[in-house]
Amino acid sequence: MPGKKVSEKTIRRLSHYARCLRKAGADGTGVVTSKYLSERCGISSAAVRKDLAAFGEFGKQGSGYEVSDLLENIDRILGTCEPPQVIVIGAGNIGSALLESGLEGTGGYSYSAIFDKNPEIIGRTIAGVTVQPVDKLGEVVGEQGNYIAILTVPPGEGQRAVNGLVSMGCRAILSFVLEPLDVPDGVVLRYVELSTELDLLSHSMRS
Amino acid sequence: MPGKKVSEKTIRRLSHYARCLRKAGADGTGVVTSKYLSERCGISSAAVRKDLAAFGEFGKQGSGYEVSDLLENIDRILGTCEPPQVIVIGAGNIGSALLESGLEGTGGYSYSAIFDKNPEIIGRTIAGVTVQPVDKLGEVVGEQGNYIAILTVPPGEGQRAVNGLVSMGCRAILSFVLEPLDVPDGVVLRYVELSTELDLLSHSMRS
DNA sequence: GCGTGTGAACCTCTTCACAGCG
DNA sequence: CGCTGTGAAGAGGTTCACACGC
Repeated sequence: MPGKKVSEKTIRRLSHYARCLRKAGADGTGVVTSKYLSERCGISSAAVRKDLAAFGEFGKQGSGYEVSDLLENIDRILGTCEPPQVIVIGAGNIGSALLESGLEGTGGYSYSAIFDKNPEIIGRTIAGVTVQPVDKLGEVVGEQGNYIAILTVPPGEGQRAVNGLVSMGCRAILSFVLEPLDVPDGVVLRYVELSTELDLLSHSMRS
Repeated sequence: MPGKKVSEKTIRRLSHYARCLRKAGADGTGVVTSKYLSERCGISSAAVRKDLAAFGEFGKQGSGYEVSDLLENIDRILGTCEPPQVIVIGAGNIGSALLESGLEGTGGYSYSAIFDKNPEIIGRTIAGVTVQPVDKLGEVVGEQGNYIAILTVPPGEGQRAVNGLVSMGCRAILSFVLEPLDVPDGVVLRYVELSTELDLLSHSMRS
């Protein structure tokens, strides 16, 4: 389904709806309204309806949205019906901690591999996953590129790691590295910038 | 300086400018233009000028912005001229990894304490910082509330931890916990949601 | 009556283009 | 002449309010 022109903000909210729906489903709730979702996600109910209506007519007027049905649709939109594999590049502090923390509570993701270039670390097992050398990347994930790489390499090694990933066909990267990285068109790159989050909090404290 | 009505987006970009300026300063660059910042931060030069002009006239027409001068001003806006302390609540995988990774490359932040409720963990030293019991929070940080708390407690314990922090005067929280949390007015709460980032990447891969 | 889906109004943020200063 | 600062135009997203279907 190409050519959808929905904003990142909408997708971000869909992710929240999905999380909320999984919880509702686990609690035995069968049907929810836009107001239900709006209160739990901190969004106006009109926004919830707009977001959902952008992809089809999922609701039943007068009652609301069937939880399992809506969740299935959102999963299809996000691609989490068959979630991509998640691999970690860099088995340092953060990389190891991510694997040990797991991905419970997410849309079905799980870590399938972790890589490092340090010979002392290669071969260790972290949360049941063996650390592999980075040049084994191709063998492990294949070339279909249907996976997400989380980047947790040391400062200064980000771009080199990205280049390696891209050359192996990777198309989605989440970087914890505090450096601006370049990727070619067709590869999506996002950042988790602790530094910026702290700046935002620091600023808001003096307002 | 109260009552400034600037958007979160602007503040987020200021954080990027600051990082870019620190690097420029370290490289010996004395003056930069809005185009310089725009290229390195992936923003239009007009946006850069608008962002900066919102707080005063920092630039010199015909030449640009003096690096040290501009950085000083941004630091003052963000509050990073005297950065608040950063404490970590929860000495599990992520909390420990954050301390061990440190805060190099940020606007001068550093971790000043880490807390946990598990007696087996209390007393250990992580990156030179001793894990304290959570009820020692008041003694350690005082009651002025001028610090940022990073929340890395296990799922299900988020709200309890937040309540404790708030009751001790904490006014800024960055949560790694995948739960919606409630805070009273006057307390700022932000999330790092790995799950949502993965959803965004997953979605963009199928477009 | 209740709640969705949706055009219209509203608001915010971005981009454009240029005046003005060094 | 170069680059900042800024009104004006444009784009995008949110809220409002109501028609329609259950």
